[in-house]
Amino acid sequence: MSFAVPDPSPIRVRFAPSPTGLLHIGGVRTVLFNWLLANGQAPREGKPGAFILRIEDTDRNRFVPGAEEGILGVLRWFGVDWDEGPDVGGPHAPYRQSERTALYQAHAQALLAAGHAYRCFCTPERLQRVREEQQARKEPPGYDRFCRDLSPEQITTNLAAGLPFVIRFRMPLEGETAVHDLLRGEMLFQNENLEDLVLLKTDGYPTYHLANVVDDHEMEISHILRGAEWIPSAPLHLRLYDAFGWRAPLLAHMPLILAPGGGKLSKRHGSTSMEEFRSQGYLPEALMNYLALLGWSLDGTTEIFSKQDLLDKFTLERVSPSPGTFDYVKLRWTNQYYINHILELDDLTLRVMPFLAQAGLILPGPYDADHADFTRVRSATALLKDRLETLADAPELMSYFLAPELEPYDPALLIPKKMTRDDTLAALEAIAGLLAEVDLEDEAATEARFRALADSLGLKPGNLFMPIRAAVTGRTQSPGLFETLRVIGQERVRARVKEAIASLRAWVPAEPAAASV
RNA sequence: GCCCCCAUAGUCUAGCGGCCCAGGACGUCACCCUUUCAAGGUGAAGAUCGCGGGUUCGAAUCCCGCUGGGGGUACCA
Repeated sequence: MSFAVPDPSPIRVRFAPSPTGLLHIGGVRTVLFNWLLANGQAPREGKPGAFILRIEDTDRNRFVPGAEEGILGVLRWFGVDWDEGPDVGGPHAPYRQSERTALYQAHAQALLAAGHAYRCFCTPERLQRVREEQQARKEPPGYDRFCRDLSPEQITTNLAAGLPFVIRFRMPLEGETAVHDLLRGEMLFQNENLEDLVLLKTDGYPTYHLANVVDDHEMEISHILRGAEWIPSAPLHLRLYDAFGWRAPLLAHMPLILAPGGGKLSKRHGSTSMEEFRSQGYLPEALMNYLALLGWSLDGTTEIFSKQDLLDKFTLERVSPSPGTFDYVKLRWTNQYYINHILELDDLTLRVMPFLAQAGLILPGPYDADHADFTRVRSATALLKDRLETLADAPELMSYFLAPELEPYDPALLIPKKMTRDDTLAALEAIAGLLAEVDLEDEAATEARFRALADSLGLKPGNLFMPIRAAVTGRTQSPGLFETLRVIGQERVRARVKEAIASLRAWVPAEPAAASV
């Protein structure tokens, strides 16, 4: 008997950040697609999937202490996990390139021995000069292969003199290299345009190119999903695999993410790092949803995807090769949508609390249902979640619910359009009277009493409601008046109305713009 | 300069030869709801499918050229 045997060849993908700073949002999108391929598409196609995290810390000059921890932390927050990595280990440990230098050195030596590489003794100064001369002559800049064919005697002499050297790859001078990209098809490169790239630096550390190829092979990576900025080095890498006699992984270059005006996304346009979006109150779920749709779509119609939806639906084949512009406005909309329609109230309350604590409106954590302010925050959140675009909007929007005292406000806000100060004062006094006998917990009854009061005063309901709203919130915009009163509570409402009356009495209207002759 | 990639409304996209005088979403505008502001509902405007040639009975969809945008061009990744 026989079964339809699924292709058991595992899909092993990796994300390989260098610890030089914060995690760029473009990198996060690449992480997401890698993660979805390994954890969603692969199992659906009957293949084992694995997502590997590897730290590419071979540039000692740009290394930033703590950056690795930051990157791992923000990825966990984002909601992805990895099967192998510097913190969890795995069959191909270590996962930090600075701890694997012997491996790269051995491979560079092997290439040297096989004649696929050579020692280059050129100084940075000479390289610099060559480049300048080439530019002056309007020639394409690039290494002039000065050391490619040094005589054995010359090399011996240089080595004996202790001259520092790098190891360069001996690139074929003619022919062409075809790069097959899963999203773009075949891309052809003329070998004469490929550089003799540096594999091993003077300091003994490998360059990205060497370390990357060696590790992807050693770690049995099956698919490389990386940013499109790597397309030009793909033929270089393929030549390297070839020289080693290895089969190269499949390649898929993710479309670039551009800034609103065009060009690279940079600080000038807004936030660019995951850490910033986090501290600005974006939800990981919303970020994931937005990022997934930047370069990928299921059907062009579905807009909201949970993490599970993405695992169920993502396919690499539907990633578009064309670059996209990062739209901060749509990200805000997505975030707002999750806050208002997706998150459970308790969950949202918990997420908003750290931002409130940071603003000094509530006590610091731990944040759970036992927190002293949980219930109050929950009530306020229920009323305001429909106008929260980010969690960071919460302190400003909720202050009048949570702070005992109102921020100072202009008493003019108390006066509705087409009403005078004296009318308003009279209205507020009537309101104060009514507040003494009304139960704010009963919204419907309260509303009925206030409507009746408006009627007896000959006021449109809106003109009675606005002075209370302003008195109680210090502003002219708020959720529904009666739910707002209920949440603020009997005692504070009465006090604030009393204060409003006092401040309006003391208030001197600004000189009206002289109704000139 | 040279090499390479990309090209549907302001933006993200659906479309993979006829179902498209192009569908969805954000944004914009209008109306509805309404005690304010949101949210929500309904609707509208907005795309000569970058341009020019082909191929085909038929092209947004295939081919070529051009233009535009972007990326690369380090002992950085």
